[in-house]
Amino acid sequence: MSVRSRKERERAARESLIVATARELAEQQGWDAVTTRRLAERIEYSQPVLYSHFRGKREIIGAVALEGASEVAAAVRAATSGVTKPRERVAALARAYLDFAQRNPAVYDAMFQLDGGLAFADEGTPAPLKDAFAALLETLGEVAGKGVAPGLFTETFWAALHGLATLTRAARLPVEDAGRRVDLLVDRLAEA
Amino acid sequence: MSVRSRKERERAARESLIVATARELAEQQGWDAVTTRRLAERIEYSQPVLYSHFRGKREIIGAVALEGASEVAAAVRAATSGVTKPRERVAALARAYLDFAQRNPAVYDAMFQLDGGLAFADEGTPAPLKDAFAALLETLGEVAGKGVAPGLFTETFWAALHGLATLTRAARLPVEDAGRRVDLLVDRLAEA
DNA sequence: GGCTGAATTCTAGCATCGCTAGACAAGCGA
DNA sequence: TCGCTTGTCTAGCGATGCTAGAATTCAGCC
Repeated sequence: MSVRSRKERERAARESLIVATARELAEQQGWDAVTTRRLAERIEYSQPVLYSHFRGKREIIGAVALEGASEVAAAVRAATSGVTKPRERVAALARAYLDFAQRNPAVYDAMFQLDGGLAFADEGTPAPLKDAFAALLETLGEVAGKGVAPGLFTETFWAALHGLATLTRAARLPVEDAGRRVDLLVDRLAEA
Repeated sequence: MSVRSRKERERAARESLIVATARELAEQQGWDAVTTRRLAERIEYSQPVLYSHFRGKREIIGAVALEGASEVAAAVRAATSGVTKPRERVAALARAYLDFAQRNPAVYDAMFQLDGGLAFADEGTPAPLKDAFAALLETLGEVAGKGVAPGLFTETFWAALHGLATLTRAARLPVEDAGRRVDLLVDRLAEA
């Protein structure tokens, strides 16, 4: 019995190692550099071991994405927890969200840019994703304004943040005015 | 002299064929299906011919992206041209933009999701991209509101639209409320 | 302690990818 | 018609994701 549980622990540890290594490699050299061979080499196992944990590369990306979703939720809650004024809470949320995207570009890519095989806005959506949305909703729902459903408002605000995050990071927008764009978004969208 | 110009015409025609075929294939089966082999087969030439027109697959994607940028600019201008009231112009612009993204997902991917090797927000930005931004600016600059630079406002609004476009298309947002989200964005962001 | 069978891991290889070198053919000017 | 440039193709390289089957390891039992 204890042999079995020890093996299970070791397997779980190795699975975490795979995900952490993939993430690290992606942050260091980009997702293109995360090949199954390189990943296998870094964890000091052969390639097929990866496939005993995940169906394929997609699922590994998906695992990184889920990790990221949990962290986004935590970051957003941490940033807003001490703040009471609704508008300031929104501003803090926006900054925390964009900060996360900028500091963890590979993770953010795993969540939105790449195909991690995850279901969104669907009954099959994994818990971490639902919780990340819930974390946004907790603050953004307060400033939806009358006649606007909190969920709908959150979706829209989130989309705007996502647009800023991706376009800024891909150098599609000049980087120097990033702060001003966030201010504009918060000022206009939030009603409180 | 005329032989030379005939050859140049034929070369240009073949280059257009490559770009059009890549786009068509991408819209039909996704960009993953656009391999150099399949593309070569469809244009009825061998692979190396592609490389006599483009440095590589990236540049082909980039060419599709530039085509898309011109079309976005045209679509936005067409949608706003007859409308005089600033706020209605903005609403028409938003709908036209999102409509384009939804109807041409592969082209939209080429512009923003994939690496087409294009420079943005930079002195080396190709003319079609600058013009697409200009088309947005023509309408959005009118409703920036006081104290907000038209360029900055356009960037922010564009980012919000881009967020809606990508999240909606990737099924990250429930599709049925798409219209309401656009209305919300236009109502709150535009000042006129 | 040594054997056995199952679980685990590895070696080797497949098909496909983007891309390119060098052989080959086509078509021009003389 | 010949020679030469220009254009095109065949064949192949290294790398990718993924997998079948061989090899190894290791727990459990006599």
